[in-house]
Amino acid sequence: MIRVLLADDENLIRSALAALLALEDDLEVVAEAASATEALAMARAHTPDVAVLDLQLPDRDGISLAAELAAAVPGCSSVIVTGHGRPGHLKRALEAGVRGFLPKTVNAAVLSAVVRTVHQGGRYVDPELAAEAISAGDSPLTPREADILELAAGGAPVEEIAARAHLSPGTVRNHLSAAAAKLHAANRHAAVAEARRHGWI
Amino acid sequence: MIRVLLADDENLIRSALAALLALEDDLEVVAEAASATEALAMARAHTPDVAVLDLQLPDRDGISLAAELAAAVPGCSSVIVTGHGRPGHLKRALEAGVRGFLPKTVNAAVLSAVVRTVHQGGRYVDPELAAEAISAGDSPLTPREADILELAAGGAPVEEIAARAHLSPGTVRNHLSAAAAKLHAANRHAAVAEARRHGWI
DNA sequence: GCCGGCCCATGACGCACGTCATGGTCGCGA
DNA sequence: TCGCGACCATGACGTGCGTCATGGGCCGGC
Repeated sequence: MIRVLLADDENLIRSALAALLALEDDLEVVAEAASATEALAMARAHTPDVAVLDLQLPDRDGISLAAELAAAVPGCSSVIVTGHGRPGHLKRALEAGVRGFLPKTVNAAVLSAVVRTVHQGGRYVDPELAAEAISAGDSPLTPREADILELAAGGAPVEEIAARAHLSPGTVRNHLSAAAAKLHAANRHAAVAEARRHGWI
Repeated sequence: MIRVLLADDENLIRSALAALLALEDDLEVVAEAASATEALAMARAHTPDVAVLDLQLPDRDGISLAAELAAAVPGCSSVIVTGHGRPGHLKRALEAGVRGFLPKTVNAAVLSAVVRTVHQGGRYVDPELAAEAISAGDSPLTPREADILELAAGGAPVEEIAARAHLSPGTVRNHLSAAAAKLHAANRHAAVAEARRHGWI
């Protein structure tokens, strides 16, 4: 019997997935969580074999949660499910030690199959997403550029970004300009959109 | 027995919801669709009593689909489910004749209850969303301002927006400036974010 | 008929921003 | 050790953008 932890902020989806997994007689949903912190507490209490995590939780990124969860519960493998998967997310997820990564567009039978696969030590990534990730390649942005671009995402003026990053406004402009050039964007706002599209921020 | 049509582009979610609804013995999922066109064809073929539609389908808006579906299959009531519901969406949905509107964060038991309610001629909207919609009120933007703001969403420069809207750059700036002022935003990018947050674009 | 709101346009002003050149400090690999 | 690239900063230049004033054409309500 494989013991599964489910984490998704959308109650409807979470319990629907639980119902789906419960149909399989070798799977057992031992815990459900609606947030990352809740998921961590649940995992410590129930020590599940496999954790099925949504990419976007209300309080934290599903990927960083997976990393922390692996440290907290060593025997537990993580699978990420996501609505619209970006290549960059897949890359970051694999670096964080995630064993399975699949979009919600996949067939229902795939999920339980993936849970079994990762429990046996295997890995699974959606083939289409993998192809995209390989063709898309790495982020051309330096870490700092990605940081600044992240701060610029809300449409904040340079002055505010500089304050929040403890930088001079001129430096912020330089980073932004460099990032926009690398992404072939006309301005930083288009650069933000482009970086998001690839999952680089 | 209430006959239900399910439309959601995410296979995993759709079949999980189907499994959930199948647990109720007075509900029967007679058709599933992954796109709006597919949903229309399915509805014509199976004449369901209730249609459960995702807000965002790949080929069309779930709301406009509901409107067309009501015309094509008169006896069919529509329920919209959505990940993150914005007040504006709710308003537009009700105007389109949608009978139920709920976010995916609701409890699982609610969905089947809502299906029964709308089948009996009742209505249901998520209380929290309704409260937001009432407090948020109507969009302060004129139709043209909303158009221009929509075009500005990608971070395009004013020149390009003007070309795409067949306007002079100055007029575009005026519209954007007015929109930003109405939304209490510092610039048009923040205005876009704000308008999106309310579902006004 | 007149007033008011929306739509479109023009022009001017000033600030924010994008771009470039330059220079300094680190850390890393050849 | 030297070279290279990331990171931070400063300053200057030109332009894109936000803002305001102004005015004309169009419709709908008082």
